[in-house]
Amino acid sequence: MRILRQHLSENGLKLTRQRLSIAEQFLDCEGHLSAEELYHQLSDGSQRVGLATVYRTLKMLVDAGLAQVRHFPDGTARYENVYGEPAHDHLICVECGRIIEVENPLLQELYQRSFDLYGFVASGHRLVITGVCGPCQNSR
Amino acid sequence: MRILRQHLSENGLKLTRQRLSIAEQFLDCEGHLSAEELYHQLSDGSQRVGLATVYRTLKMLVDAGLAQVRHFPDGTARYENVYGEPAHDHLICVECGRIIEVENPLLQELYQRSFDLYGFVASGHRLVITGVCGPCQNSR
DNA sequence: ATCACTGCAAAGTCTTTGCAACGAC
DNA sequence: GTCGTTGCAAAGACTTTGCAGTGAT
Repeated sequence: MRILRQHLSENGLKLTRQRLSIAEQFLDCEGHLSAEELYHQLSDGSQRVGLATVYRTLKMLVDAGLAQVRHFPDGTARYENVYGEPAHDHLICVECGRIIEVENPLLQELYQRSFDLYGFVASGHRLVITGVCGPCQNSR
Repeated sequence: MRILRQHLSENGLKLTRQRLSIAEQFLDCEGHLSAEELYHQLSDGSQRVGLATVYRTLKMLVDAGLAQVRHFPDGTARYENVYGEPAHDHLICVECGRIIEVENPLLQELYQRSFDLYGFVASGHRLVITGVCGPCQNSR
């Protein structure tokens, strides 16, 4: 929230009712929200916002460094709250669609080390592992 | 090619001129092709095919295990020739858009080991690292 | 009062689908 | 001859944009 206000004032942007609603709802949620999902969550309340505004605000949250986009295999962009969250990877079960988040600091470190070879300086990564999750293994 | 024929006959599918053109062109190419790009490459030749057919055939190549889809940050699906290719990861430069492929068997192994903990059996993975590539570092 | 923001609807992408003609087996 | 395939154009999903009115500073 602090970061958001700072980003706004630094860029001559305004803190509107809509941006506040969207940011609050978004930052409250763990996990991966699509613009559409966020839009529906907000339409329940009295503070309705347009879908276009949700898209615009999410993009702004990315600029502010509070969110990250990720394009999932279903073709939709999903946004993830990134503030204070440790880096993590995703396991996606091809049977049930479940998304599991994994933290593995060791991997993070290896990434950077191996990519140094290419003179490449990493600023972020997205790792998606597809496979079959435990529960689905068992129910086979 | 062999695999393709086998996949076709196993599933009662037919080997058409179009499928042949698309598969040849696709398997010849290294890297990441979008349906649109493949379509344009093919439209140069005498063997024109419809864009819809390119989409349908690429999907079929995925089923046959010859291709992999990947959704890139630009929102398009890109297909990658996967036959006999070692597993590899991608570095994407946020400045110039360049895509660098990296092989790192050590990482591959670590993946599986760490995800075993979750009872998760991986069948594939997509790792995308974003950052700034060597040339772009230098030109700063 | 200014200038950014919003909502809506229209436009834009990328991809899929319906359908009649076509072609591989 | 059968039944999968093709090409086209229309439809669909997701996202962006134009614009006139609205609102934060």
